[in-house]
Amino acid sequence: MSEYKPQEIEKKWQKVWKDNQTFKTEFPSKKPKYYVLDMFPYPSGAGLHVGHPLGYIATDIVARYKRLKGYNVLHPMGYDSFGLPAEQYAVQTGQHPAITTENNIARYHEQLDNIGFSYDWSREVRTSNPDFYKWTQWIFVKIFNYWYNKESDKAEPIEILYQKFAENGNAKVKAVCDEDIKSFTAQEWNAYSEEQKHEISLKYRLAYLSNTFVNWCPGLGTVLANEEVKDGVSERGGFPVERKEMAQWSMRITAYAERLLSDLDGLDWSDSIKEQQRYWIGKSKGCMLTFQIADLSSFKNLEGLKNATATPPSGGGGLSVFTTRVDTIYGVTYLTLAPEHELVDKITTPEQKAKVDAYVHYAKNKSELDRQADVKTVTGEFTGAYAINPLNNALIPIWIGEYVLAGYGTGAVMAVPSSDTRDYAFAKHFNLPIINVQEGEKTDITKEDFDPKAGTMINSDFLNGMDVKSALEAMTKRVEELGVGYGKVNFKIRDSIFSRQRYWGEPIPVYFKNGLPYTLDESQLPLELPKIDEYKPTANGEPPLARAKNWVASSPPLGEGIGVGLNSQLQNANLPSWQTTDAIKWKAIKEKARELRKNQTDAEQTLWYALRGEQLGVKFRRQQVIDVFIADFVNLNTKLIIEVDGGIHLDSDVKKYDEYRTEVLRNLGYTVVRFTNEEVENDLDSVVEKIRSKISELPKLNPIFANSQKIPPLTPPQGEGNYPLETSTMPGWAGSSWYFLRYMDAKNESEFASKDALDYWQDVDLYLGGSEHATGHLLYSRFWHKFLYDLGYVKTKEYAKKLINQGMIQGRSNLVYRINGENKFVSFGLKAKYETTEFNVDVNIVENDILDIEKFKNWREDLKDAQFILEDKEGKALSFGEGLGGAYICGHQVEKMSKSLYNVVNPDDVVSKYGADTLRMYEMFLGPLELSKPWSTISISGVSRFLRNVWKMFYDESGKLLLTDEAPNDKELKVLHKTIKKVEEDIERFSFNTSVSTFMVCVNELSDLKCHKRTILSDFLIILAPYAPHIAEELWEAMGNKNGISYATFPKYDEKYLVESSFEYPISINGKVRHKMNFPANMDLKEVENQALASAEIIKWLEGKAPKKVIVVPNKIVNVVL
RNA sequence: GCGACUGUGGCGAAAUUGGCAGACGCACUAGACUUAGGAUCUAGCGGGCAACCAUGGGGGUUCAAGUCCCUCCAGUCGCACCA
Repeated sequence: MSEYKPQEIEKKWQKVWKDNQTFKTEFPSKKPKYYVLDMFPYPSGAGLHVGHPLGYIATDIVARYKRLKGYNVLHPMGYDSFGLPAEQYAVQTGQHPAITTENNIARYHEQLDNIGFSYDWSREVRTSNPDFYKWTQWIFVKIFNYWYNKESDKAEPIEILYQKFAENGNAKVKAVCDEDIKSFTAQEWNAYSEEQKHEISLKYRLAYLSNTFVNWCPGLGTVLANEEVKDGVSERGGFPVERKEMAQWSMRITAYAERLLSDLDGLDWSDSIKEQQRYWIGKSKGCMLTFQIADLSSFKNLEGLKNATATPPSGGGGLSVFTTRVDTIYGVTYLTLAPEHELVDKITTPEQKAKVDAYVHYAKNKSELDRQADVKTVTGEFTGAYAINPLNNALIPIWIGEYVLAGYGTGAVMAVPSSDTRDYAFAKHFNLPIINVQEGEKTDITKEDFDPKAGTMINSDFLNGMDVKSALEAMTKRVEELGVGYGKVNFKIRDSIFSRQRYWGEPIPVYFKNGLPYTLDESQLPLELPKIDEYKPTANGEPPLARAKNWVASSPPLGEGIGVGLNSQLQNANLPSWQTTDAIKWKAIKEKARELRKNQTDAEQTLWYALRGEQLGVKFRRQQVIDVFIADFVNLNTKLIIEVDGGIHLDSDVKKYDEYRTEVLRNLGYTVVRFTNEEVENDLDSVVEKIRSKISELPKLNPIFANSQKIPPLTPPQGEGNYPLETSTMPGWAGSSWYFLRYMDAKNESEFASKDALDYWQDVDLYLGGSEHATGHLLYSRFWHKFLYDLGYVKTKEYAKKLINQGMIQGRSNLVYRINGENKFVSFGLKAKYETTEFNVDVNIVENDILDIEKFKNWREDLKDAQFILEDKEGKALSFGEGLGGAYICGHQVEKMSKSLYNVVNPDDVVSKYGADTLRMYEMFLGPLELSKPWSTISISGVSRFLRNVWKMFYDESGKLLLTDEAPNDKELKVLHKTIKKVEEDIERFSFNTSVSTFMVCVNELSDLKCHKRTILSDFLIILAPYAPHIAEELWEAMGNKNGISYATFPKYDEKYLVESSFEYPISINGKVRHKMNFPANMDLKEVENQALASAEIIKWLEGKAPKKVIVVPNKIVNVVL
């Protein structure tokens, strides 16, 4: 081939890779693993622009590089395919969001394929596929059935909580739970009905339903999470958001606040993201204080209250306040409550009631937007009530003010106007007293340099003279001794709202019985999205799912039953009936089965290896729960159960139990075959033969049961009514909170991922995506991962070791200037002479800032008859058509790449013009990955030229291969090895732009050396392959290699080729380079100094004086100080 | 207001540990080859005639600063009454 034709070779190699499954990940594998992941894309209707693939190219380079380095690489891609845009489209047009989503994905996929990514597409996942969201729902069920034990500091099964309640009541239980918990004893608990117990447990579960103030967005018809609201409007769509109280599902992420915070330290993530998360979690150490409300009946004259003291009433009650500055307690001159605070009504005096009511009304009706926009104006009202300072019994007035947030701390603050700027502003505004409690530099709150933690304490009794830190410690100790407060850590992070009143999301697998929520059984998952006729909320405001017919749980699983435990089953010949069982206990059985699966006997292990992987033509599961029993091995489509018994089964009671169990299972339609351990271990062949013949005898059921996750409900639903299902769906972040685990074992039908896969892949080595997910996806996914860690499913506390946030590629817009009042456009250089209005013009009809006037005229109807004032090279005006030298020069500016600004560049266009390899290298060449930078199509020619130069090292103009078998010389080896070294270092530190430069330098140098030597070029191609895989494959094949370059080994650079025998020292005088001298690299430093000083040039600079000092840095520089 | 990041030619940038500032590429200029040039090749290309001056401004540490410290300015992003 004489010419480099990227379009031809790229299609060719993309097909080869696909046909040969070149990038299919090995599993199992003996190689070390490397997991490189891109953030989950939402397939939007607009398709990709050149900014999107930036990160994908970077990760693809790393993936290809790591493969060449001998790693087993997991490099998957999939789609976060639930989401609002497809649903908004559905609401407007009635088209099912699945169709929209499917179309968008097809387009995305095609665009991605064009760029030659090395994804293992066999692992593609989509969050909206039932076989994916089955597991999202499964995790939800787990979260619902766990609580957070603060003592063990992890999530534990709700059964353990039940047990604790049954033993000791709830007083001693240290759980993360709702605030409004009533205490009960073990006796009381045990007397509660199952339903009452369940109701109480809801306050402890990690997923719970509660009435909370939420961000309600009428425009979208749904609630939004805090991070989905920006500046009082929805992040998507920009609709106004209001506060509304609704019953909502929430996730107790607050239970994980401390761990989410402290584990950040070990992560190799950008400081910016870690800081944002720290801030969002918002840990503050402080003190919880109780202020008693003063009984004012003994005071006749309210004026006398100033500087008065009172004895606090005994007993409980009072007002709780959280403060981080308990050391300033002697400076408290008033308390402020949030207008929503529950005590406001109770303490407000009759005289103040009207004013307070008016203020509360005002504050409540203020929208989020107004409240956020106006934080400067001080507002508030006096309640008429007084509290008592617990340290000195001083009476202090209680105010309400909107600057106090109901949701943070206790919704009340102790105001210290001398140490807190907000309190100061409030005190100044309402003329409240101020007591200074700190003195020294920077303690004056009215000054610019005020530092709240500066100085030493004054007016503070025993704290006087201490610095802030010691005062804090001392006072915390004192309030604890006095029993008026205690040290407490507070977090800003709130539990996250988990329900969305939308259609296009995972249904929450919950049904309601007597108004209480229960999760569906795992065997009933996935709970698939129902078909509905319209995607809007119903007329009475219910979510779209309320439109679905029969949206009920058809088999409310496992109602009230008799207590059964595995041990009691073995010990007690009085055996359970199979039709009912206890839901909670049933869960325990599943847990038990899981445990057994991990601790197989030798015989079980031996038989499992013989049965697994459909070796007998059908699929076996092991330790499978069938009703209340655990079957050793079961094939579901022949309903064949195989039991392997050890010695224990010879015991007569156990035998009796076995017989009973066989009977029950037979009633359920199962056939049970038994073998002893000895039979399996000594004569496996005949055991297998017996199983084989049994299978052939048995009728096969619907194959769907054999292969799919859709195991029919194991407990018959007879006799129970239909229970309504939850109508809200999960938020967008549900699926993306765990998808990275699914890639490890994407096709698994019996688990979200197998233990083997999870153990091998562990975590993501490199995660790449935008920083906009800092407090959303990146926090929630860490939370879910930690939950799964607590349950023992994953081994790592964090799922992404290294995170890089790629910068945005900005658009480079072109502008044209229309003379006001005319349909005439003036070129950029001449526009100053006219009054003009600028317009964005489509960058695709502009090249190198020169407008294609014919295309412009056809661009829009109103431009058909447009006229132009052009400029020539000297900036002289020319009319269109007059002469040839004139052109319309457009202005330009860098802004967001967006359709509305006509500056979108589609990667498909770039690929069809220059090729995918050029696009890949150019995107990397633009600059450091993390930085934002503008796209410039014109500059791409440099990279395109570079690839043609690569081609020219292999072929001459007539298409003849230039390769020679000559041995390389030192110069060529040096060029090659320094390139290998640099490229390797660059990839390891994710500096892709510099390695593109390095390749260019390498090709320039090899071309100068006229090098066409096979050994050199062969290694060069391998190191180039991660960046420009198509051309590398093509030339690799041209060299006569049979195996693809993807299977090659990355060359090892050898230091010996890089050693220089001499070094050209810059000789500087006072730090400025004046001369250069070549010396042997190993020359004695003193000798270097002497020779440098003896050189004519330097003698000239010395002007006869002796230098003050001479610094010689070996093989770096010589500096002569005069 | 708080926090993080960034600031180097006309443009994208490089300089990894303090050691020759501007590698590599674009654009531009001149020339060659051409019917032609949006192809290719050759050369030049921070400013200044020069001494010199230049890494957002100012100051400091150092033999030596784009790099370290202080301070100010600008831009981008995030958060924003968090007690």
